[in-house]
Amino acid sequence: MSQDESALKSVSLTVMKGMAVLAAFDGRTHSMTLAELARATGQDRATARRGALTLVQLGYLQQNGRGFSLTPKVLLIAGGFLQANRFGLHVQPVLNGHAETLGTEITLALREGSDVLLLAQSTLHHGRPVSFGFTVGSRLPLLHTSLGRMLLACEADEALPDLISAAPPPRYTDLSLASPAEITESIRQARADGYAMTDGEFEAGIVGFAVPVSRPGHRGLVVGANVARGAGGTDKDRMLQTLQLCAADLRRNEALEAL
Amino acid sequence: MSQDESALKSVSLTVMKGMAVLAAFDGRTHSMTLAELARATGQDRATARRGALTLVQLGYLQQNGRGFSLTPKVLLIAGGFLQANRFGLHVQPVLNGHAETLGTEITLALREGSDVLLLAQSTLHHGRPVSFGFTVGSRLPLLHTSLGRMLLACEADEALPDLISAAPPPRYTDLSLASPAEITESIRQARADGYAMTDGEFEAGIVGFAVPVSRPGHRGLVVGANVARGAGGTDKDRMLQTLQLCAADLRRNEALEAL
DNA sequence: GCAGTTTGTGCGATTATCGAACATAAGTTC
DNA sequence: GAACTTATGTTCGATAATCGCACAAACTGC
Repeated sequence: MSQDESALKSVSLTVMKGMAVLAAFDGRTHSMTLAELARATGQDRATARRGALTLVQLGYLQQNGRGFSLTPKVLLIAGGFLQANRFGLHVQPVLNGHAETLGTEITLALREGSDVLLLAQSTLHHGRPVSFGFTVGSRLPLLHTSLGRMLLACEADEALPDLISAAPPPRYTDLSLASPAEITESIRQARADGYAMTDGEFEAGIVGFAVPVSRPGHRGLVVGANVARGAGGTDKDRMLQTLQLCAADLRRNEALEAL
Repeated sequence: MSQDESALKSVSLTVMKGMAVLAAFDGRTHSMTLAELARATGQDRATARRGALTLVQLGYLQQNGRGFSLTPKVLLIAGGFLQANRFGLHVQPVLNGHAETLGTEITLALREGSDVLLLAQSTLHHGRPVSFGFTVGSRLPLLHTSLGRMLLACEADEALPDLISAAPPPRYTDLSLASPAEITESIRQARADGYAMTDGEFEAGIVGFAVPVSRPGHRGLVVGANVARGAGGTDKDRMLQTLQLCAADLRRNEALEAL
């Protein structure tokens, strides 16, 4: 029996079902009914209901009439990770410092499946927020964001076709690249340049930049920032330079060692 | 059959066990062995192992030799909550704005069981970090922090003795209040004053302030800030005023409606 | 009020889970 | 290196927990 087979034999199907219920609350809607939950998880209605009621009992979900929604207690799970890795001490101040230099928010992200996963973010107080209100734990599209493009550029060539087809490209704006060939070319370009830039592909009027945190032998990790097009002030070279300094500061950051 | 009994009958014991494994990774240690995990959860070793291997299979845990640790994927669970409630749009900018006024970081928190749970924290760059590196999802002590004291002041009188005894007071510094009577008195004082202040009780040399977000009929919610003692600059009245303005701005915040 | 949809519940078949016992591996001390 | 201790991996059968079906109750929209 190989290690994979042994691992599969030791997997608890019921725990998986419970986690699937929890993961179905992915932030797209405020709450879900049992029928929606059963559809989202593909589980029998009665099974999904039992999973949900268990999570209610544990305090991770609350029930309001027919709707179920996550409670703040789920933040503890993320806190377990963030605290164990000392993000608050070692990552957040780095992002905060460079974001102040740059005058716009900075985001640290990696690839999780077919999405960009936001690990940390420094947001500033300015009259007009640049982003959609993303937070730690937010998913962004892999294909049409600068973060995602840069993350794809960190992948091995042979992995790209599958990643690109697994993340079918809905077009967010008229400017979003449509064909896998175009996307592949822009990934190649990002790799050659050492940075990725997208212009209005995900959010109209928003220019995104991303650079890699160079860590050979580790999972791809990137930092990025956005500006509103035409905002002036911060030019491309200065932005890239600051992002690269930030990436350099994160290079041997102990909080990121385990990623 | 009452609603409680019906809920208990529909609870999945196996899902509970799997969640207990996940919750055992509470950030206190970087990783845990199976033996530690079995002890932490009180489960039979083989059961804890199956739970852990299931979570590894799902991507929420990783195994490194004998140690298991959380992966960044757990941030998605928190992201589900933060996104569903629009924290990034509606809460973060409020905290950041007032933190800029105040010149120190501001924290939003509520009570979760016997702990303070950090919901959000401003991300501005201040010259000197005041805190221990707390993050979203961090737990703080209920009894010896200004946040915790203010949260206790939001509780009904008859609930206080149980809450105080459930959170046995380790003393963090020489200045930490030791006896339940002293703690109760300071909670009473916080209630009368409309703010809580602690001086060196949790972190030596750190003065903490907290004020409630007034929301009758809702769970207690507080905002707080810390200063290093002797730092000058920011006086007490100005700090309290800013915290109170921040609390007022959060009073009818739609992101916090469901709490 | 009616039709359609959703939720709650009971029940028994059966499947998944459990933990004991044993084997193997790793770590510590001398 | 040997002996001891601790930890991990595996197998297996008893059985407890889970499952999903069917029905009842509740809700929603016209």
